[in-house]
Amino acid sequence: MVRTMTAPSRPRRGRPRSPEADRAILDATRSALVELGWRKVTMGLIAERAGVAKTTLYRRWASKSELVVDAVSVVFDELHLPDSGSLRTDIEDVVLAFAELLRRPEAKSALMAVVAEATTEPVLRAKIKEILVGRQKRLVVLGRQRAQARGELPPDPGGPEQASRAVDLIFDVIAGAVVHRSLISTEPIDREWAQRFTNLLLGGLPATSE
Amino acid sequence: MVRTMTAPSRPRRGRPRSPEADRAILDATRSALVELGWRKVTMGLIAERAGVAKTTLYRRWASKSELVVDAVSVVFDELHLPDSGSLRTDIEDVVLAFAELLRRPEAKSALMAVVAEATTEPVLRAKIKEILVGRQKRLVVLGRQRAQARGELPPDPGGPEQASRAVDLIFDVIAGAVVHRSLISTEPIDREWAQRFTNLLLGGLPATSE
DNA sequence: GCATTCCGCTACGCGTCGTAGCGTAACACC
DNA sequence: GGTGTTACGCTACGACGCGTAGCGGAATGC
Repeated sequence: MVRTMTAPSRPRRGRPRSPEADRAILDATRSALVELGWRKVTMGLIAERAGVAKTTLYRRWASKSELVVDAVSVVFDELHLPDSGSLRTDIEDVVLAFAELLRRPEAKSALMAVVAEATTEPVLRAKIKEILVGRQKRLVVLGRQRAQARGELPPDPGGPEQASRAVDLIFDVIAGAVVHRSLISTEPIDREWAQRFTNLLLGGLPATSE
Repeated sequence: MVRTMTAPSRPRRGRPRSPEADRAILDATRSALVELGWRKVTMGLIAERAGVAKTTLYRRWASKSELVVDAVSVVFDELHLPDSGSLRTDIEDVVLAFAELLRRPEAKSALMAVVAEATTEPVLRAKIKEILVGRQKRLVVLGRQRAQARGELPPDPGGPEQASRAVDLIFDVIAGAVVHRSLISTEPIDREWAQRFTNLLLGGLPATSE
């Protein structure tokens, strides 16, 4: 659990936490992940590179996993939805951008390792759901709204409940396909694949043969 | 690497490997994974439960990851494609069966942990690609053939090259969506979700609003 | 018999996580 | 400026896991 960020009101008395240490630790974590991957990154090494004591890490994060989630989350926030004017190219572009992000070792190995630990740790699960899932759904919401405004998609017939489930479904399909191809099938994602995927998503299975 | 199974010709001389030990080790690995998850399962514990020495494990598998891949692979082989007579229900059923499989802790945490390690270990990557990806694609191939025979899908226009890429795409979309929703979004997969997913897959994005 | 390979056992080196306890530094409050 | 409180760096440590080495003995093929 991140103590710094989950505590809304910082204690008033005593020496305050060093913001430089926060940044230095997160930066060191990211750069170490890029070079070494999840397994070979140790808390001791992060502390050394950040120029702080290892105990300072454990004063802020309860475990290596939770530190890594926070360090990786800012990488995922780099994802943006380009307003290309067409739903088709919007999807293609975001798929390519997401694939590009997953090529970076810091995102790749860290994401999988953290997800793995989350299968048995509820605290981590909640954190992932908030940071990696909830925060990225905005892309789907935004893309849908634009497409509906342009008349490319019909407006939502049901209430917001129905719309929310549609967003969830689309998110899992797009993110799932990209993650699965990148990290499990380990095949490259280029523009040609993105186009074929978008064809499938827009036209459905029977329309993909041409 | 699995030495037993990758060696096609066993050495003729000397004491042969005990098949009982093989089975006992794999069984112990699976049951330990169910109870404890990836992190808390140790090679020492597996050896103890299997009634063999820890060194015997290392004579067969080079690392914990590779042992776990083999132990989990048989679980994935349980997946079958029910011949329901309709592409729609074929997809729904296989989605539900796959989701059910991913509910089991042995598959869930072990799969993710192994994938995580595979991001930095080429040997593991090849193994996963063979066992978890290549072997399961048969379901897509079979389902497509049946649907084409029934006229639900058009026949392949391009050569086998094109058909193979179509299978890869569909596999990543289906498996990706199920894995993503199960393990990253951590939302339940019930028949209603499977139906909405199948709608999307068959009809495409514009057709999902009704 | 003999060579070969496997097995169980004990012990060990190595690295990592995460914690304890100390003296000291940086703040808030009066 | 003094005082209490909290963070920090440092050192050391316990616990535990992986993976290996080396032994005597057991099971096979020749």
